[in-house]
Amino acid sequence: MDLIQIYQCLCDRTRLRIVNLLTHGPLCVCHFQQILDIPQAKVSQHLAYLRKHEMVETTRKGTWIIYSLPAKPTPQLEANLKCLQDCTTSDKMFREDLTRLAKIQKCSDWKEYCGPKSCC
Amino acid sequence: MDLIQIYQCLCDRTRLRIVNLLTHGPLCVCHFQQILDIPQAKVSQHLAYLRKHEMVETTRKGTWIIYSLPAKPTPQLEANLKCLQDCTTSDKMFREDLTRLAKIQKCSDWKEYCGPKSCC
DNA sequence: TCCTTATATTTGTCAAAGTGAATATATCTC
DNA sequence: GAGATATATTCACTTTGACAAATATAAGGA
Repeated sequence: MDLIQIYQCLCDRTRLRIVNLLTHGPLCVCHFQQILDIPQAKVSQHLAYLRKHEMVETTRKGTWIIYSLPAKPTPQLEANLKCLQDCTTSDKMFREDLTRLAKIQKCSDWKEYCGPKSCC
Repeated sequence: MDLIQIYQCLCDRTRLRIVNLLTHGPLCVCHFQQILDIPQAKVSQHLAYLRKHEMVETTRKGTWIIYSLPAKPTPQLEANLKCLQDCTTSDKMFREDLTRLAKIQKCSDWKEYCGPKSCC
């Protein structure tokens, strides 16, 4: 994953919000839907883009698919993710996303990632 | 200039090379042409894109137009430019661009930015 | 004023990307 | 096996962006 690919992944509003959320830990698709409040297909398409460009990794857990940032990021990616975290703290939209994330994480079955009929 | 605009400016190879060069100081159009070895129109178009997105500023000096990074960058831009500099040092293409830049800067009338019939 | 040089803009074309709607796939539960 | 749920993919459409070729503008010098 080279530098240009990193910037390409981050140059869309929806993807930037997704990656910002992921810097705080893995998430499944339903969480993105909830937090970003956008159609399922759109979330899925952008996640596909990120996957194709090696910005995210996935694991399956039953019906749910968990997305996370690369376990072994390149130095360039690591540097940019750190920079991103610094930059988003001063932005209202990103802060609000993280607030919504925190609210969901308080949910009792959070560790299960949306168990059946869960709070999600 | 918000975060997304920054990434949009950096997500094209040519623009990334231009910005990388500019982190080492102002340059005029003819230098980009020389160093990047691409058509004049292409350079000009990408510079126009960067100008439109407030990534660069210009001053005129006779026939030459000098491009530079914003004198008063936002914290987000500043952070990303620093990150960019870190990331490009490990990349062959960017290093070669800087080598070519250094060669041009050794030119006797460098301080004049391409005087008439100059080495450029 | 005419010519030259440096730079910018316009135009047409093509590929990539963003999006909503619809459909497909995969897993779980009954 | 038949729903139900979570997620992915396809399709059609529109927008944006990259590029080359041609043309335009602006400043300097003869």
